[in-house]
Amino acid sequence: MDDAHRSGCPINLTLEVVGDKWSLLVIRDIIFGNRRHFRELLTHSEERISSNILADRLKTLLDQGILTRADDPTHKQKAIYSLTEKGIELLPVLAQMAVWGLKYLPVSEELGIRAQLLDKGGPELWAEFMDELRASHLGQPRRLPPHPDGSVGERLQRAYRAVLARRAAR
Amino acid sequence: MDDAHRSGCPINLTLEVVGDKWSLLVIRDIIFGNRRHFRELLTHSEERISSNILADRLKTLLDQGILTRADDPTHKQKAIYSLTEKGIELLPVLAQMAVWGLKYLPVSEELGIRAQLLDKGGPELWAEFMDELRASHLGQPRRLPPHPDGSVGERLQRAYRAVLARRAAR
DNA sequence: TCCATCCGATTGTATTTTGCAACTGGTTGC
DNA sequence: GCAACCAGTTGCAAAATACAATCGGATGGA
Repeated sequence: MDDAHRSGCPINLTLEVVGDKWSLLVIRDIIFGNRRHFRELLTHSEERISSNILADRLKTLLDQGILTRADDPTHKQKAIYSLTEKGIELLPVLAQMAVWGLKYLPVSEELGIRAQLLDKGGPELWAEFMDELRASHLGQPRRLPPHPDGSVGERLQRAYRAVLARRAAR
Repeated sequence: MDDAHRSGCPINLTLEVVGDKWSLLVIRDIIFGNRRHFRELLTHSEERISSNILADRLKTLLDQGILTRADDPTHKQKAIYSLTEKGIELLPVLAQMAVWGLKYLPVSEELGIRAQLLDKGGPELWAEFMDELRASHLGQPRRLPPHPDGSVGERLQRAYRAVLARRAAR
């Protein structure tokens, strides 16, 4: 995987690593959905990833140093997947894709709300979110002060649920 | 193409449009390499795209409203491909991918220099570049004042050639 | 006028990647 | 003891990609 690159262009190299239809969705679910186990990624996937594809993508993301895998002490068969710093720093890429998709593609109301917040919050909000991810995935102490309204992850989740509730009420 | 989406998530929808190994490279060459014709995209491609793939990608990018195609008045067989606003706004996505690739992947010196400048310049530089692209692809008047050192496109190109010259001198 | 070269593709075929469903060996909690 | 859960694996079909050759027409120079 590390040899025989098509070119040394940073965009090309990035596409060689995450330029398929699934890798970034897996990372999205880990970041925004807080999925840490194989089953969670498999069954809570909006897009219904199949298990062989998921297994393959997790393997290459591990090989690439974007994720790490650890045993779950509560269950001998469970594995916990965590983001590395390299994985956490894919958040701006995902955020830009979300902003672009929100503007130009037929995004559903409930799934668009997060993109709206990411757009409105901009790079500062992304940095705050990455700070949280470093705490939850790498065990690093928080560098930024906690926000009075809760973590970015919580705020995004809350906004998502609020849209769902509003929709159900109609 | 517009129906049967896997989900209404903006990231997923974006990946459905440009989440393959070639589409963003074509857009990269149009933006950063100023390629406007089929042959230019085909033969100046670092990654040696094959002609059927290029033809297919150009077709879907046209269908998606990311590019437009016009006849070249200087040659009856030539076609000029131009970015739409939708296409121009993919620049931040490409820039973030370039920044990430530069930091974490084995980028070559000559091709990394542009990513360095995009990283250093940040969103303001990207906005300046997008302003230039709106002028050259959409015929819009420039909103931002011209930079004394030349356009962003020129500065990136100049930096690239400077690295090549420095390398050749060694 | 002839002819090499260029133009945006298309065609055919081989290889690789993806998608789907069923299944595996083992663990856990009731 | 047994159903549900765990992280995957296997086999096969379908689709995407890669590669090389080729197409009909346009152009520019001799």
